Amino acid sequence: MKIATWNVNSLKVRLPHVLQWLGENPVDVLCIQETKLTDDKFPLAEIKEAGYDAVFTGQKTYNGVAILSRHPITDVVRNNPRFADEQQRIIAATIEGMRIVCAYVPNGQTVESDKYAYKLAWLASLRDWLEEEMRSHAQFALLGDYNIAPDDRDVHDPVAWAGQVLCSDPERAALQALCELGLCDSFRLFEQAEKSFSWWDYRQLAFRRNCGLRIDHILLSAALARRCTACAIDRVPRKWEQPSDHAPVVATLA
DNA sequence: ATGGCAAAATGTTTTTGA
Repeated sequence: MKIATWNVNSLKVRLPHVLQWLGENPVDVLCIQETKLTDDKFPLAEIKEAGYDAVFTGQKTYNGVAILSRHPITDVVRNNPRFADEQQRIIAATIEGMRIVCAYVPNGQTVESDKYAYKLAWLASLRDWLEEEMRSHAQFALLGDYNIAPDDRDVHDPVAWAGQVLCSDPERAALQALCELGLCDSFRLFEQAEKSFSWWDYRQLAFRRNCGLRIDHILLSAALARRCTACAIDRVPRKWEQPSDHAPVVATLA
């Protein structure tokens, strides 16, 4: 069983990338962020053709999330019921006995901005909701674009990024609060190469220079962590023509 | 000098992302 997450930065533009990647990496579940598509525009037929069902919730221009699965999808919940929000950033579903939550955490823009305050409030409410959800779902996974680099080793230039959005202490504390619910960062269950990142700026040849951040994560409950045998970032599609700025992250479960 | 690149709507320019 493989579960994955990928911020595609427009599913309209990136549908060929997603279909090619799934062809080469037939994961069981793929959580997608930043579809930037209203639900009437979601390419369900093409995805079904590739052997996947999908559930999704989107909006025009911004945000939008989806879960693709080779297995039946049940008990779909869109958004955090505790957090009234126009922005479509969360979709949850049960697949093969696992509760899967796909999240696109707000970016925050800068630590001074209202968007940063929104990000922290959004994360606090997510934590409260998941605390309740995890009581009834032992096999629990939170996958997505967290827009948080958990540690300095997840940052290409920790000095330049110190205190900045995506790396600030309050954001890292909010991520830690999620972990304290009993979730662990599947990537760090295993030995990994230094300077492993999941996002690289489009500018300044950042990918070629490996100037990136690790901000896309798969957090697993103890029951799923026990089943996890690998977690890896797939840099290959970041090298393709017209790529997303994010790379997929894949966790393997026994 | 706070730039660059990419996507999408607000569209030959602006807003946002990370």
